[in-house]
Amino acid sequence: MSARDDKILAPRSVATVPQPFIRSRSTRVESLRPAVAVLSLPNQIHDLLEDAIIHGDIEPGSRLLADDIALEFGVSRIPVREALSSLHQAGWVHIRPRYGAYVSQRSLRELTHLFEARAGLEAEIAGLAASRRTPDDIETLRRVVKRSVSAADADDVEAAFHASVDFNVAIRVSAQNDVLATISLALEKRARFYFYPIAKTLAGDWAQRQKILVDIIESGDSALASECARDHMMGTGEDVIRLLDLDSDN
Amino acid sequence: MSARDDKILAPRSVATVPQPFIRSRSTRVESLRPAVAVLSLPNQIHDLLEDAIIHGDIEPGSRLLADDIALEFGVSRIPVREALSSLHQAGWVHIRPRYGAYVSQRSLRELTHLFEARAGLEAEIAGLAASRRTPDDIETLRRVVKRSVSAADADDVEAAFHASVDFNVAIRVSAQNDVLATISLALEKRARFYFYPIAKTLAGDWAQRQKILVDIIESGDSALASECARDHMMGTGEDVIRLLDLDSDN
DNA sequence: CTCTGCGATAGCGTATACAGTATACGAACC
DNA sequence: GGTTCGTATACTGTATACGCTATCGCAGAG
Repeated sequence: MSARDDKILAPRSVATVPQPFIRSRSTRVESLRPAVAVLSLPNQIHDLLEDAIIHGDIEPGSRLLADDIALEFGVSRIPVREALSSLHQAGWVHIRPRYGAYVSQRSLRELTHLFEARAGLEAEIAGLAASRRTPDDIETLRRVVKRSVSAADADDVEAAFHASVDFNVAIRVSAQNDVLATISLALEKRARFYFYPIAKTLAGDWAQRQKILVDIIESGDSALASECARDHMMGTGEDVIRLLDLDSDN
Repeated sequence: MSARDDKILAPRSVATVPQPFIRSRSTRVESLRPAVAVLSLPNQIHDLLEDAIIHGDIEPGSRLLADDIALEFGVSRIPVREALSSLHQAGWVHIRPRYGAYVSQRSLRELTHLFEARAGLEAEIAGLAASRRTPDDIETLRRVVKRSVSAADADDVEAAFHASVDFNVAIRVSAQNDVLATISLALEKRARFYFYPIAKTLAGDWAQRQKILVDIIESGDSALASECARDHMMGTGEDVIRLLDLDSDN
């Protein structure tokens, strides 16, 4: 495990306890975070590590030493432990008791399970959205789709990705179901871990699919919205599987 | 909040389960602990508290003082903190930073969201189960259904409940999807929190519904299995809503 | 009687300290 | 040379300690 020598995260120290916000370098998706006080030390560490894993700054399979991370952030091991524990619950790391935490590997198995689960969830969410959408919701959705379209036209992969994330958020809002929203968000984050290495090659006709789905949601046809969302998710999953080319044994 | 004075856990819980297992100071004899992971101190505390909440030994809305719990179990606050943190992530407690943890209340809102989410998940799981079931799976399912039937015949609510839990486990196994299984289990546990107060009045024709679903799964008709599972879940949700009669404002 | 401000206090959040165990590495043996 | 055993090391898991903050009670003003 020679990976231990390098710095795990970009040098960014927390000087003292009274939280000087440990700000993630990428303002990617986290922009729509509900403000301040939620950012406890363990939460900040969790988010930073999660982000670092998604973007490959931390290699899958590498060991996460609590001491090193604590040193890195200038805190003690206690908040780091809590962060590792919550990362474990979200599936980001695997913990071997009394030995340590490892970053979870990508696997064809998990990828398949992930997208099957998302297919079910997003279908449900889309169905609910279709039956509960308000004019405001539709307006928001259309605005996001417009962003998607122009991002696609400009071949701006990053912008397309952001728009897609925001699109999912908007649909969750329309569906008005907190439980589904929470789970869906968690799985979407995990899915990004799989998207990231192939982000540039994905692109696809997302904007088009999104537009169709919004039309259906506006029409109020729950069943059709479900089917459309499911197809979209399954299709995306198959794309990712094809592009990633993971070993089938793990 | 006068609940603070009493013991947090009912004597029954403390006396029976925890003490033999929870031993912080290691007592030399390490003979049989291969899978320590499941038995870690925070995990044990989590499970005990979760159980106590489900069964109403801890009142919803009551404050959980880390010190008291630590004292109760004879451990320090560190593992208790971790348990509270994971309980928070699973929705069992609400945490006010720098103040403390409260047991989450039942609410019509969450109940609705919960069963909508479960409807989507169980539909997906049933669909997968129908397309992946092995002869072994069917046999297991039929065995559980048989238990359900005899429990219903004997008017044994508790046994019927156990059988229902095992039935869900068996379907998850058939579906062969770890992500769905994990989420489904978590939501089922949370649902038990709503079931418990009305367990005796529920009963219903579960055994019959289970039998039908197994038949469909055996036939391999994914779509029908999904629909059946969804209907079953939505129906159950409506039963619970009707019987619990929660205030609609929270 | 109600409202506002201040001091006391309880309980959280984190740092530090220590005990115990899983692994690694080297020596002895087959 | 390969395998087994014993010791050293490194890291985890938990206890203890301490500062800090949110709340509560009380005093005084309106």
